[in-house]
Amino acid sequence: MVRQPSINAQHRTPLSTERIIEAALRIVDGQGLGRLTMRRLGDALEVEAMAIYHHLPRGKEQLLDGLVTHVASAPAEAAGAAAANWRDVLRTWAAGYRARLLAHAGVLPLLVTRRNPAALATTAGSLREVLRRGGVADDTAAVAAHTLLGYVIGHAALEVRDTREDGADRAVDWDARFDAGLDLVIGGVR
Amino acid sequence: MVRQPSINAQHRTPLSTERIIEAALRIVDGQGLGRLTMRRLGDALEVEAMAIYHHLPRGKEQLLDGLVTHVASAPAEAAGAAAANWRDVLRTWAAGYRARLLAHAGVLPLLVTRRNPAALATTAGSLREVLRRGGVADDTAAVAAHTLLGYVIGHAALEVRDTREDGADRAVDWDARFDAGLDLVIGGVR
DNA sequence: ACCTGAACACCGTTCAAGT
DNA sequence: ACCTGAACACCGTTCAAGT
Repeated sequence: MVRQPSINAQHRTPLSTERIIEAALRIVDGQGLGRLTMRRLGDALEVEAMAIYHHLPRGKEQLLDGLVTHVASAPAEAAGAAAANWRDVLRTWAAGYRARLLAHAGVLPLLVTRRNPAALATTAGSLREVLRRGGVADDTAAVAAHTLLGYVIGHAALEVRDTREDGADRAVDWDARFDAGLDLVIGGVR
Repeated sequence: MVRQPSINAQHRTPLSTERIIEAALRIVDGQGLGRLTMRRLGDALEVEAMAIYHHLPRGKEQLLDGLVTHVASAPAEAAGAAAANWRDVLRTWAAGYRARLLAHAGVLPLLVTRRNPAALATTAGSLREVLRRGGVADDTAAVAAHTLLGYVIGHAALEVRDTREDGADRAVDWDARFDAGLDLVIGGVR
C-alpha cells in the first residue's frame, strides 16, 4: 500500500512548472495576455505570487518562454512521410498548427519576439525533414519549410485581426481562404 | 508679417499626435517595446507623462494603435500596375514592406493583436487592387493578396527570431531565403 | 525544499489645479 | 487649450523569514 500524503491547508499538492504553464495558458486564453500577471497567476494556483519564482527563477520572462514553447513546438510527424504524399503530410500539419495558433491567439504576439528561438526552429526543422524524405532537394526544402511556416503564422495573424476585404465590411471565409493559400504555397514546391 | 509665438520655458512648440507617435517609435526601435512607458515617452518629449493624455485621450491603447498604423499601413502603388508587370509590382512592394517590418521589429507583436484592424486591411486591399488590375480573377486575387501579406509578416517574424536551421547553428541567408519564398508564392498565382 | 510577507521601484490613469 | 502635481491601484521582483 502506497502511503498517501496528508492533504491540508499546509501541505497541498506542490507546484510544478507544468501546472504553472497550464494555469498561465488558461488565463491568456480566457482573459488575454494583458491580464496575465504573477499575482493573478498565483491566485489561480492558490499560492502567493512569490512562490512561482521558486520554480521559474527567471520570473515572468521564463513564464512567457514556457508559453511559447508550449504553443509553438508542434513538429510535423515525419513517420511514414516517404510512403505517404508529403504534400498531404504538410497540409495536415498546417491545418493543425493553424488551429493551435488560433486556439491560443493571445500567445501569438510572443511568437513574434526574439524570445525562445529554439521553439520555432524545431518546428521548421521537422518540416524540412518531411520535404527531404519526400525527395525534395535540400535547398528547396529549406525555402519551402520557412515559406510554409511563415505563411501559417502570418495568416493566423491576419485571421486574428479579422482583416476585412478592401475596407468594405464583407466578411471573409477564413477556412476557405487558408486552404486556397495553402494550396498556392504547397503547390509551388517542386 | 506673421506673428511668431514667443518661445520660452513656458511656451514651447506644442505637442502633437505626430510628434508623440514619432518619439514613441524611436523608443521602441532603440530600446524595445517593453521600455515604452508613458513616463519615459513624456521625458523624451520634455513634458510630464500626463500631458500626452490631452492628445491621446485613450492613453496607451491609442498610442499603440498609432504605432501599428504608422508601420503597417504601406499600400502597394497601384499606379501603372496594369502597364507594368504586376508580379514585379508585388515583388517591389514585398521587399519594401519586409524592410519596414524589420526596421521596426519591436512593433511586430502589436501587428499580431486584435487592435486596429483597419491598418492591415488597407494594405491587403491595395494588393488585391494590383492583382485585379493585372487581370487576375477576383477570387484568386483575394486569396493571393492574403497569402502574400501573410507570408511577408510571418517571414519577418521568423527572421526576427532568427530561426536556426534544424537545431544546427548554421546561419541562414535571410535575404536569399525571402526572395526564394516570394517567388514561390507569387509564381503560384495565375 | 518550498512557500510567505513586507518592501521597493516602478507602472497607467484620474482628477483637481494651474497658466 | 494645454500642461502639471499629487494620488491611487496596480505591477514585477528582492530579500529575509517561516515551516
